[in-house]
Amino acid sequence: MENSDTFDLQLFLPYLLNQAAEESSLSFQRVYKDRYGMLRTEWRVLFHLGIFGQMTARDIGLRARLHKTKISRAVQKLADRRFITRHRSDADRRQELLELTAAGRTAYLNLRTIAERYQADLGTDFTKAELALLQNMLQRLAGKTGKTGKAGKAGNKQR
Amino acid sequence: MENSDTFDLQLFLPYLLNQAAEESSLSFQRVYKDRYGMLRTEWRVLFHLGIFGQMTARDIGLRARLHKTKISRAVQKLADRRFITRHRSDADRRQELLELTAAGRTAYLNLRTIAERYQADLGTDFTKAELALLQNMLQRLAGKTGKTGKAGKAGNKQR
DNA sequence: GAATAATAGTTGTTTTTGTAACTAACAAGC
DNA sequence: GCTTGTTAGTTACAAAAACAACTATTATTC
Repeated sequence: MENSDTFDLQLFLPYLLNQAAEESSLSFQRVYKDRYGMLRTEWRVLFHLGIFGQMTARDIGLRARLHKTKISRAVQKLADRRFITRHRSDADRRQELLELTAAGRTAYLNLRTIAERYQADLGTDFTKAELALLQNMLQRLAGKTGKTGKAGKAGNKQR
Repeated sequence: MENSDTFDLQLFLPYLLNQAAEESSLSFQRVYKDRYGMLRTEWRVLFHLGIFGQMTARDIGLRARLHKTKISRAVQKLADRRFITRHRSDADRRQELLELTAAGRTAYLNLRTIAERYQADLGTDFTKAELALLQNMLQRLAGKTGKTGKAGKAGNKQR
């Protein structure tokens, strides 16, 4: 014997979450990647601007928990493709105000429709209550520093 | 007006899952990275060998859904660090039989203990029933090709 | 049993990420 | 108002991931 190990990797959350995340990201990834040549950070930036309107890179970083270099690069690419415009802020000339162009908005709306369809399709596999609980638990897991709810030490130390 | 967008990114599963996965991976990553200098693929390979005993790279790839090049490199590093041994199979001399060394087993047991502690700590935030449901849903989400439950087309096309 | 295809695993090259160091602008303290 | 410290964002370099092409071996087919 000596090798009847009973640890169930499939239930270990850091592992299981990654598997689920990768799998669920796949179909959506094919769209933003194949159709728009976007990277993950890029669609995220696009969505933030689509949802919240004008933002700075910093704002996006705080909301999406993305490192500023990732955002900087995503912003460059999105600007190259004329999906966003960048204007230096008058109030603080270090900052840049980012905004979707018409083309960017179109891409966003297009992707958003697909995202909504994805979410709706989940209704086939899960009940509304299940889904709500899942989302709630995931948000708790994702929520920085867990139970305290605080945003954890500020700074701009993201991943 | 014209910009009252109501799409809730925080509830979009491919996004939310990634956030939760990243966050939950963090504390465990610090251990295998800082203490053992391992990469994600490396601890996964280590765990598979710890749990299932002797396996080939191919077996691991199928179980963990990892691309063979990733495994190949993880195996090299683990062998360099004397955590695993590799023996060419007599039955099929293309294959290599991988196994933990004593040192590898020690590292595995050590990490497993930490993983178990992590899981146990989740009991603080979630009830047993909640956790079971979460795991069940995540497995359904992770399960290839969703609702059919089938393993989806074999091949060795992983990520 | 030779030719063709398929598989296990490796290696090389290109993308993408992570990290640290940098520039420019602002803020505070004195 | 000048020195010191912060912050927004970029750039350069190192580490890791993705992808394609390769070698060696086994399986298939005629």
